[in-house]
Amino acid sequence: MLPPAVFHILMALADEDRHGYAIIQDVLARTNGEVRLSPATLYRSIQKMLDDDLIAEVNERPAPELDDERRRYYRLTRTGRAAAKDEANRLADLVRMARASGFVTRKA
Amino acid sequence: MLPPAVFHILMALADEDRHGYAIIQDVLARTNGEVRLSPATLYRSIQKMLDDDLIAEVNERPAPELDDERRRYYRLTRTGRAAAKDEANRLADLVRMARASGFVTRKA
DNA sequence: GAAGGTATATCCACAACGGATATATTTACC
DNA sequence: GGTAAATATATCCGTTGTGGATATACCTTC
Repeated sequence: MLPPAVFHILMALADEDRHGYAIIQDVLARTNGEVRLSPATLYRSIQKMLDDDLIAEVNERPAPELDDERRRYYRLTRTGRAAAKDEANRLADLVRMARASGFVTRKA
Repeated sequence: MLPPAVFHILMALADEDRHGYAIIQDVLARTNGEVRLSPATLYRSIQKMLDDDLIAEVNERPAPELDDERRRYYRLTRTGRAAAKDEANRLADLVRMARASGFVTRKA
């Protein structure tokens, strides 16, 4: 059972490396503005995820004209990807149950 | 964004009225033993859900030979059912995103 | 009548979170 | 050149959500 914030961060990092602020924006965009990670939650979650080896900081950076020195970039680890899959399947089961209870009204 | 425990309790009450202990067992069964609501979480959640009008206590009881006087039975309110639908749709969206990220490995 | 399951309830400590605040840099615009 | 807004990271403080443990009492089974 991953904290929702951690799962959102893992999804934001699924396709490409991102820095903290970009993660906030990505989550905001993907959820149509519904999930606003607060800075407190984001940076605390990142610290915990580094400790748990779900993500790692990377030194590879974009071209200087596209970069910003203040940024710190992060990437999914194998452990992180595995944890995301576990959680995604758990949530898929949960939605299956909710559907059986008649709670899911939008079409699949 | 409903607390996970609250959402599980709402699903347990979707089809029939239940008392607290039966909710714990129902959630345990539906999740193949994976979600064990602790008594603390259950009864605290129930209190909060009563305050928020997501559930209501009902006086209707089964036949005396099937009943147990200690039990307290609960039923979904309209508000509770609406809240459950909102949450279910939110989770369905989340799973859709997770699927797009390649995190959902089990078949639908 | 003893043991284990049923049933509700609370105490304590920890985990997760958001709002607010802080600091500094970069970009946009007039 | 100046200034306002956006970018970017970080921490403080209080609230909410949670599980393990404990408590109490009744019911069922053997």
